[in-house]
Amino acid sequence: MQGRLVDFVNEINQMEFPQKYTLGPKQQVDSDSSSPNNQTHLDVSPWSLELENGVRNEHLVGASRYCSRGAHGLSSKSKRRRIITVVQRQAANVRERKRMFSLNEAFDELRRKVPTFAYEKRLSRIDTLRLAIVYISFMTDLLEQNGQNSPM
DNA sequence: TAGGCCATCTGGTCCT
DNA sequence: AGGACCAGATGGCCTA
Repeated sequence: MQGRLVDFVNEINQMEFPQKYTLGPKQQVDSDSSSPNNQTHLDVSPWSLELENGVRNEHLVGASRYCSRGAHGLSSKSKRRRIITVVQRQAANVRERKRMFSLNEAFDELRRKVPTFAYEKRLSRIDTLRLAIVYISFMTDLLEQNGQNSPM
């Protein structure tokens, strides 16, 4: 069993995924440093203080209505449009950051579960998913084989 | 410099 | 009404 797992890991380390499974030395953008924001956007902790301290962005003003424009803007066929205040928008941003943080925590946990040898660098999220799929398939096959071989 | 990866913002939609 | 979830856009960082 152990040996087969080692073989498996060697195998996946050499296999090529459809779209160039190279995982070059990608520096950890954040994560391992345990801080979700590697400074770029916020210099505060992930999110916690923001709600308590209220609004962060200076350029946003008080409780004015938050009128959207945004990437997809407002195509003429938007149905009901929810009007939210700046404070509400910022609260939603905080929640979204928190949600993404927990998502990344789950990815980190998954990273620790999948076997790797050669990856000195941290797996990207997409590679983690792909590797997990391969790994689960492998283990499933292994179980089935053992079930067939082992005497009842 | 291009491309990959990521964090964040944002608006739409669904659900409670 | 408000939160969760999702996807698109944007910009920064890093490596080849």
